[in-house]
Amino acid sequence: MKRQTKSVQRLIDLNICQPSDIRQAEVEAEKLSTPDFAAKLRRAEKLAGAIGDSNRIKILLLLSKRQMCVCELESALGLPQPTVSHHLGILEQADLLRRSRRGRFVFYDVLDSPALDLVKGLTA
Amino acid sequence: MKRQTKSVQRLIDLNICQPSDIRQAEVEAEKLSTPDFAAKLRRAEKLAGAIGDSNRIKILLLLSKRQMCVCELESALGLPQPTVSHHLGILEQADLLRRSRRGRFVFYDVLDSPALDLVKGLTA
DNA sequence: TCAATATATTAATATATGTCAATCCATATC
DNA sequence: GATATGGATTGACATATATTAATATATTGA
Repeated sequence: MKRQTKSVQRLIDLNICQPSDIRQAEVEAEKLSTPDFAAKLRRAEKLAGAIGDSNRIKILLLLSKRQMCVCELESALGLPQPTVSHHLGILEQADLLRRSRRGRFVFYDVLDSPALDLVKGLTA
Repeated sequence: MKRQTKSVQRLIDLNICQPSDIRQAEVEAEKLSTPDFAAKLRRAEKLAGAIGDSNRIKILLLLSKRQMCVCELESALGLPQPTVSHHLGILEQADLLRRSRRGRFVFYDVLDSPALDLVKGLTA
């Protein structure tokens, strides 16, 4: 908002941008600073972060076939149990999975979501 | 594949899982280890990583209104120029943006992609 | 209640990532 | 060509995150 304005001003002077475009962009940028929007941003970040790890993508794909418990995932992925639990926790916190206990076993299933669709699409 | 099998075996013994389910899961897990699949995984990771930062989400949303140059984004977001360039580079490498030079100015536009749709959906 | 077992949590470590100042590169103008 | 300017790159720093060993918690069964 300070020195940058000089370059932006030149954009206008050179007739590359209309002043109305600049004002419009300022309006849009202000919307992005709303506290209301900040909450959406954090949620989007969390979701994207959740699917931004290859082990978690693998977990999502396995669970999209059928629900599985931790020890099954451990065995299927060849990862130590705490690592699997860690990733499951992140996916659950992003509302991508649901937990259910059955005796000592804890089963996870995927929940439908646009993020899951994206993962499936990217890996199809 | 070693000690975990004991728990998995108990799953079968307790009739919680069918042996065929376990075998099926092994088949699925093997598919996930293919070199071919590894490439898809890396690409998915890169894409998800690209949209997993609030500044980059803001950039995508601004550019989805109209193409802008770096100094405009700098001004709109209130970020220093190297920071903006850094994020633009990541988005471009994930094939979410396209660069075009006009004189000394470099303009970016968004490219259509499922990831952009997800971002828009999550922040709508 | 006690022992066994499936999972979660903690703590330590290494790696990855965002931020930004300083600098370099590319283009335009004089 | 010399200078100015918009943008990319580099390097340093701080924070975040993945991994995993050690430990804690929850459930079952004796």
